Formats: sequence, C-alpha cells, structure tokens
Amino acid sequence: MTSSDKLRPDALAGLRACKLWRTASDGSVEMLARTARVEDLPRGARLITEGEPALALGVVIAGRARIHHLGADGRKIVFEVVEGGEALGAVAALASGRYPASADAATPLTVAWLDRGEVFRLLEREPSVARDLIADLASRLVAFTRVATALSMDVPERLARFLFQRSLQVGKATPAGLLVELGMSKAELAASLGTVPETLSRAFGKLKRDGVIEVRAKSVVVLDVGALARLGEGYREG
Amino acid sequence: MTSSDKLRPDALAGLRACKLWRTASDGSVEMLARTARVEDLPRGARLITEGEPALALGVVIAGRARIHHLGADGRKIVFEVVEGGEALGAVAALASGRYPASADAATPLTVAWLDRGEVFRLLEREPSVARDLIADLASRLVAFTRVATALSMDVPERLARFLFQRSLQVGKATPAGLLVELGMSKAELAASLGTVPETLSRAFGKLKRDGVIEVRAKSVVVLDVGALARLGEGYREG
DNA sequence: GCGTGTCCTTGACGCGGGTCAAGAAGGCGA
DNA sequence: TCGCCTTCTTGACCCGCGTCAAGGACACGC
Repeated sequence: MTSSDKLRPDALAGLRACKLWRTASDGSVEMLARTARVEDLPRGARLITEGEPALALGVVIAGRARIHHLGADGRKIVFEVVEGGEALGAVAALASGRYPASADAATPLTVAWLDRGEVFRLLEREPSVARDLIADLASRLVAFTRVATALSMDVPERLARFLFQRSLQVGKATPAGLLVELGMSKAELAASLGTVPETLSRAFGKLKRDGVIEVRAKSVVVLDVGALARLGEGYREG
Repeated sequence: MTSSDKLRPDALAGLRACKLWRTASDGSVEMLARTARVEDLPRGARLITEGEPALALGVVIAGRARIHHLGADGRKIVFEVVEGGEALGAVAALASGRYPASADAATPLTVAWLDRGEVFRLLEREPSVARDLIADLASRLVAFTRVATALSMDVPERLARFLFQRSLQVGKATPAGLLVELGMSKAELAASLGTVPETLSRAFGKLKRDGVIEVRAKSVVVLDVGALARLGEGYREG
C-alpha cells in the first residue's frame, strides 16, 4: 500500500498480458495497475480460502497457483492450474459471492490483487472489454466442465488423457517412439489426476502391460498414440 | 423461420425474464425475440449434443432441461437443471467453442434459440448489459464448482445435501417433523445425484437407520435438520 | 565402500458403490 | 378380485481405488 507499490513494472506487464481485458487501452491497464496490491508469496502459501467473501480478483504475475478443493476427509481435487497472466477467483469476485474453492502457490508466486469495483469501473470506461471478459469466463467454464467430466473416468483413462495431451505439447519423436517428459514428479502428477502415487503407479503399469507406453524415470515413451487418444477420449474443443 | 415465428408472446416474455440481460431495454429484448428460433419439444428430446459447434444459445421459455454428460460406459452425470428464463449452452456459445455437455428435455419444453452474433450485437447496443451477463456466467461457474465438489462426497452425503436444500425450499412443518416432497421419482433423483436407484435406496436406508429422516413414498419427514446440514456440508454462498 | 535420505513400486486388505437378479409394494384396468 | 406393469427395495457379488506396510532404486555425503 505504500506509494512504491503503485507501479511495479512486472505487475504492469502481468496485467497487460492478462486475457481478461486483452483489448483494453494501455492507459486503462495502467490505471488498474495503480490500484493493484502486489504480493510476493513463497511456494505452498495459501492465497484463497474456500468460503471467504470474494472481494478481490487476483492476477498471477509470475509463478503457478493451484485451485483445489479439500474434501471433508482431507482429500484434494485440483480443478485448475493458473499461470502468468491468468486470473484467480475472478469468477467469485465478479459474481460477488464467496470463493468456491481454495488456492495455493505451487511455486513462488507474485500476484496482483484488484478490487472488484476497479474491474467494473474498467468495464464502464471501455465497454468493448466486456467481450474479452465474457469470452474468458465462458471458456473457463468449458474447461471446468471438462474437469468434471474427467472425474467420471477411471485412473488409467485420466492418465491416458493427460499423456495424450502432454504428447501434443512436448512430445519428441525418437526411433523408439514418442518421448514425453512428464514435467513433474509422479506424486505431483498423481495429485493433479485426483489420485495417489500408488494408484498412479498401477495405472502406469496397466498402460505398459497393454503395450501402449514404456515407462522411464521422469518421462514415458508412447508406443501407440491412437490407443492413448481412444482411452482418454474426452471432447476437444475446436 | 416463418414470419409467424417472429413474435411469439410466450417467447418474448421468456426472453424478457432471462437474467442474462436483465437490465436490457424492452426494445432490445424485442429485437432479440424477433431473431429467435422457437422450438417446442417433447419430453426426452435431445437439445444439445456434446461436441457439436456451439453456434446458438438457448433460453428456456417453458419446461425443464437437464445438462448432463454421458461417460464412455453410458453412465450419466447431471450437471445442472435449467428452468424458465435460464440459458442453455450460453457458455459455449459465448466462448465460440463446442458444447461441453449434452442437454435433454426433462419435461415438454419450449426453447428459444438465439444466434451468438445477436447476443454480441445486443452487448454493443447496450454495454451495461455486459455486467448482467458477466455476473450470471460467474455465478454459474460458482454453482458448477459446487457440483464438482459434490462429486467428491459419498452418496448418503449427497442425498443429505439435496434433502437439506430441498427442505429450505419446500419443507412444511408438521407434528411429526419437517415434511419434504421429493418432487420427482426416486429413479430421477438417483440420476440427479449421479448414482443408481439401488444405491439411493441404501442411502435412504442409512439416513433412516441413523434417525435423521423417515422415508415415505414420494416424500420424506426430516427429524434432524441439523444432522442433515452437517452431513451435506457444502459451502453456501452469501 | 556404507549409511540415510527421497521417491517410486508392489502386495494385502477394506470399503464404497455399481451390476445382476430376485422379491415387495403399490396403482389400474378388466 | 385378479392379473399385470411399473417402481422401489434387498441381497449377493465384483471391481476400482485408497490405505497400510514393506521393499526396491537412486542420489547424496562421508
């Protein structure tokens, strides 16, 4: 809240990159940045607690946050991973309700908090921004449906789906097959898929026995991409 | 598409009641209504098929529709029940993607289809409508998070939650306790809770054994509202 | 070489819940 | 009153997956 907060260049750049107001003028974004409260948090810090009134909307400037829900038994489902330029709790803040899920920093994190009112003021100044905002909220909701859909699949299917999508992004062709780096520890992957390491391990075992993949330490070799796609059959958007 | 479609009074009233553009002027709503394609469908008809390009947005004029997802094994999860004045597939249409879930008519249904472009044109004519639209999308997303959350509870908990919420709406105090009409067959209720009649029946049995409710044919008597609320503990928004 | 971490895998077990199949328990027309 | 159909319940069984507990496998330091 000191005057030195007013214009951190990284925060300004982060807000400028935010898709929620992609078409807003630089001037408006700068005004937004001046009202932002910027926080630097260590890995593991709690950003948002489920059930609290959503007064502000966060934009991730650097790092990754994880949106999740803790069940009564302490089990955790991860809904979404939020990275630079994306918003946190936008939904609840705009709906003027309470946060429907919690969020933690998955890495050291810089986040800019904007008051709900400021965002509405931006909309009044530049009505065309509404279209950006609406498109973003809507596609977020679509992504969400996909998560809920995935919860109805069993673990090997969810793993197949993850591997298929990951192979599209970071797969490298090799003589042995398509090499895919997992990009995280298996324990983390298990949590992302809504399961535990033991079960994930068995899912890897199953795909391997079926001849679909070969398992390495921090990567897998995909032998049959088609089978992977079929197993993880979700509905890809156009 | 005939000119007689242009201004069905029920469609006009339904669109006027739609929260998505609550603050729009009557004139704008009438213009919207003139472009709408109105359909009358029998119970059970398929409105939207998962994966199809979302070109239009539906508004329910009369009846109830059910948004659901069919798993590979034919199992069905119901995400949402949409009633008069609410929108169908708004999300996907506004995000210009594909429908992320399917929808069926749960009762005989009248629905008005609006082209995406018409909605965007309305936004340009009346920018203040964006705020309504954003608030609605956002609260929809919050509701959705709650559904996903509920999927991590077991069946008796989901049932308790349903009964608790239903008792708030239609509960009637009687000497024996709080009488709650289910309002649908137990098979339908089972589907809404993402389970099958057999398991629902056992869940009723469990709540009854625990002294929380008494089970009647098409209603239940709630003996211990507190226990119900505790079991179905979700996160109510403010 | 030998501890001592961390991370991953493997087996045994229990529980929730879906499926199958066989009864109850009503409507409802003849 | 008697079928007869639909809806709901009950029991038996199986499967997926989470938990607990016991090993590997590999990296560190000494």
